[in-house]
Amino acid sequence: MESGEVLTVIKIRDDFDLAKIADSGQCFRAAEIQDGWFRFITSRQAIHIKKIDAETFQASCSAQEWEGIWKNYFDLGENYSAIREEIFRFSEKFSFGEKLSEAAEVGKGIRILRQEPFETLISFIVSQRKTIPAIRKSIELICEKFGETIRTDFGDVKIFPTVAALSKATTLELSACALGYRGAYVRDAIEKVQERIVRLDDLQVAPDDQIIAELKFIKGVGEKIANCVALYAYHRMNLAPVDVWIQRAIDEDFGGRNIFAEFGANAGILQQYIFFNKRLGEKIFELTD
DNA sequence: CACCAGGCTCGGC
DNA sequence: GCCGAGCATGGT
Repeated sequence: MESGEVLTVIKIRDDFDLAKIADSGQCFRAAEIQDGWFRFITSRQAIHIKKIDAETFQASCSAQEWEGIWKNYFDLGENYSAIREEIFRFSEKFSFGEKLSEAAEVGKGIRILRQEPFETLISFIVSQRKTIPAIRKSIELICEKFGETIRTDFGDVKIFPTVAALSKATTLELSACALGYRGAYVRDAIEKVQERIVRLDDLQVAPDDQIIAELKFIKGVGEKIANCVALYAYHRMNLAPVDVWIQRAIDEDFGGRNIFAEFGANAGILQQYIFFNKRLGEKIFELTD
């Protein structure tokens, strides 16, 4: 970190855990850069943020940028502590309720970020049949090859490329991002967004089912990926993408019952807690096995 | 070094 | 409409 940069002290009283957010699987570029400093990137901005004490953080942005950009990005207008209380009450209805309350406790601090639609769309198309480290690698390659560089006090950062920049990518250049068969899907997404066959900005105010239906018009986008984009980019908190982990939880822990639709308005964060906890359980098992 | 990965498309019932 | 094979490549 160089001297003379802008650092702002932030107070956050609600659930907020940088490490869990960065490792939650909803974003693929966030990471701990050095000793407690986490970097997040959105649009043409990067933030470096570090926890100082229970409610205090330092951030590499002005107070105005925090208020105008990052508060919204981290969804700090929402009370996640209250949502977890809602989950604890909801869990009492089920014999397997302990599984739900445990997930809400272990996942405490995760937030549903408000990410950019185009980046989220491309990222989750790339995500299919890949491990999270492999997804991160592909997304980084896309940014390195086609994204603009911005300067920060923590060094230069590549931002996610614009639609225009990616539309100029050759098939060979795209395949060099370790996309495999998904290259054709990414290409189709770029084209349909560029040609405004799919209008990502208009979907911001569209009903849920229209978001899902329009996104599924893109090759390689099915029910799960469309739901991820709807939740992580359009903040449709009532939607819960069902991937292999969530399906496993439904089968193994919830007696085959999809409890997310029943939970309603905040099913998306419940899904995130369960995804995080289920994956964590698998990691511990691997270490102790 | 097999194995499987935040799924989806396509063809066959 | 449901079901299963096939998909390219990398991380473990």
